[in-house]
Amino acid sequence: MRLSTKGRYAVTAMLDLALHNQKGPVTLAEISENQGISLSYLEQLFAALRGKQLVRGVRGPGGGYYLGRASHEISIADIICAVDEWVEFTRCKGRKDCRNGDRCLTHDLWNDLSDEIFNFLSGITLGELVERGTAGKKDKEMRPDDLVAGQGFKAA
Amino acid sequence: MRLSTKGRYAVTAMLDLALHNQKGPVTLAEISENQGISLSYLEQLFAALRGKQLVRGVRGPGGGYYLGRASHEISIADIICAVDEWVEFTRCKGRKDCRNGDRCLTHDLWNDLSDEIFNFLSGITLGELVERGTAGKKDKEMRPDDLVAGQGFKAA
DNA sequence: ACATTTACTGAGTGTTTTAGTCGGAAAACC
DNA sequence: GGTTTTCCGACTAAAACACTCAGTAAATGT
Repeated sequence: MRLSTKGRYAVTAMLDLALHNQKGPVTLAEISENQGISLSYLEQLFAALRGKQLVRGVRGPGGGYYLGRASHEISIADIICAVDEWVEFTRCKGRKDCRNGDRCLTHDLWNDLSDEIFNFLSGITLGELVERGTAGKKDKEMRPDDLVAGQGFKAA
Repeated sequence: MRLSTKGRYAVTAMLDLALHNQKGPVTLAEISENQGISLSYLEQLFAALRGKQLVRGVRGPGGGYYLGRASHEISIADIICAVDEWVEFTRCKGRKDCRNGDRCLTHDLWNDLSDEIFNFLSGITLGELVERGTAGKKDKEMRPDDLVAGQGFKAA
């Protein structure tokens, strides 16, 4: 797993999209304006996201982007993997041709941890994040006025 | 939170150190050999780790590095934060001076997620990883011969 | 038919990060 | 004094990052 600023941009943009896409497609220009990300960079990110079917673009006036599937079916790991492609870290993955056993043990430990991080992020979906934010905001140091009043969001 | 290859190198090196440090200090040359990381790069990483008191170096022949505290007191998040310094992502952190409420909501959602990832990695210690690897290796697709036979590790 | 809007594509660019080399200095040991 | 090791700083090639620019393709409105 790999969590860089590139992945953050992608997750943030997808969150923005998930918050707004129930009222039709969202343009990259809007996301760019809302999140302070350059339009061209968003285009690159969304090219990768579209490649993994996480978003669907419609062209022409009134166009923009939809989520590729329901927000509850899109995990954070999906998004990060789409833009940040997965590179294996250890060269002796699975193989026992390491020089000594200790080295392989270290790598096994790393791989276990790596899997655990991945599974953790796979278990969090865009939909959950959005609900948690628009609903009760869990047990955070939340003041009620932190919630955006006004248009009530409906689950897609 | 930020998880780059640099952080992986640091975690891997610390795992190696945790596996070997009960029999005296471990030299960077050994870790370099075991893990295939260049000595000079390790020196840079360990300079950062030493700055955060995660390791303690002793000079001269027979010297090397010790863990700065017990392996159960060192979390993965500690290691990653030491080498990869934490940069805040959103510029409107906490402040309400965002242009519109939606933007702030998106950033709140990101910050929540970021905290969650951080807390997750804070909950995993080097000691736990080492025990899990040398003991039963949990419920993985583990064959018994994956364990390194021989010298029995004792918890520090 | 035409202009506009939007998604798409690709080339290019300055900056930062990565992962490393190199050369040396400071401490501990023989 | 010589060796071993940590420590320290400058330097570097290559990659990643974040962005600009210039365009093409499809959908819409007049």
